Amino acid sequence: MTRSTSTSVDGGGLEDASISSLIPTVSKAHRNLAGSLLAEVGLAAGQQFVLMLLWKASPTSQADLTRQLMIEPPTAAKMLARLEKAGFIERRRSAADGRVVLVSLTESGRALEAPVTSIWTRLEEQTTSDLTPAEQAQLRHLLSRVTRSLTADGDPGPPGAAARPAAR
Amino acid sequence: MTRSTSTSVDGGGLEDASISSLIPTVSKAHRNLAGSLLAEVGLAAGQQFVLMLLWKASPTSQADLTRQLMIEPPTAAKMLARLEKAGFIERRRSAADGRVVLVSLTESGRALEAPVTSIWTRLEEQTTSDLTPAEQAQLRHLLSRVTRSLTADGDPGPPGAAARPAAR
DNA sequence: GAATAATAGTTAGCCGGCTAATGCTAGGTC
DNA sequence: GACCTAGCATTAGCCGGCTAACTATTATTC
Repeated sequence: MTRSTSTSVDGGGLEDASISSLIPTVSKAHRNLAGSLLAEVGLAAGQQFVLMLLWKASPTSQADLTRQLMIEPPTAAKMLARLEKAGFIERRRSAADGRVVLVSLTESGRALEAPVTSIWTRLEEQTTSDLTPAEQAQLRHLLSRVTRSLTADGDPGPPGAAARPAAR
Repeated sequence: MTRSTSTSVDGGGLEDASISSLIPTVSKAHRNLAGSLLAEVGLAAGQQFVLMLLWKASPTSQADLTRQLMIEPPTAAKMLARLEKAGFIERRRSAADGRVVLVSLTESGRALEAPVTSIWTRLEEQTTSDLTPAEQAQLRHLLSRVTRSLTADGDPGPPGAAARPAAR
């Protein structure tokens, strides 16, 4: 019964895998657990983030949500369409600005706040169950720095290259 | 130009976000960078893992690949179908066992080893560019432990519960 | 005021991930 | 040999993520 079916592609251990292999692995595991917990209340794996933002500010424009979620507009549009179809949110065009769509919670959506908050706490607990508070802080710090390195698109400025305008 | 549009749902900082929020964030950033680098050779974001396994053992059964990649059979089937269509791999039924499909590299697939290895190295370098070697080892260790906590499905054994046989 | 630019959303289509349901092959058991 | 079980792979369909291309509205600029 070969234990631990090896990590993606590196050796078998897990410890000796590259960080580039560990990140997708831990992310998938985390997403799977989140998904199975959220299924209890009828949500799919990423939908809690939308609701969490709406619990803090109910009528929010779709563009604002898109920015805060750090996703692309089409991704947000599809997610919101599903959440609307599921009855957790409502969408209506703004009267003040005909371009913006305002997203607000329905009663069902509001009712999820307590259970989802509980699930989110449980998830965080299981995620960090093997870490001391100091290690958790360390991990947070390391992940933050890695995120910054990954989003600092490209080389940090080789003298001679005419500062590319950050794509797009 | 509002810097750092906030992390998913927690505060604005990044440092003070929950680990459950940081994991998806860092994973998305990592995947996006990987995808843009791999696009250079005509690969999509997860396909390098398949090829990496095949470079180590070219005719490999689909079931083996599925297990090593730690994904579900349908996911593997679709990925392999695309890789086959793209001309990087070939699939044929095993003569010895009519159930198994053997996956092998084509010349195009084999030709990707050098460039993808280079890309993979660059990706890892940018991922860890802000970390000392000690911090990298620390991060690897922490991520490994978190992965184990996340995959150790459910409670770690409340005395009295008759050790559930790992679900499914 | 008309032309242009910037913003906001949508649609189509692709990729990776999953579950549920189906089919097919190989191994056991009686 | 017939039956049942286990293992391998596929199809259909959903979810989150993306790019490219498009529409519609508001804001600028001349």
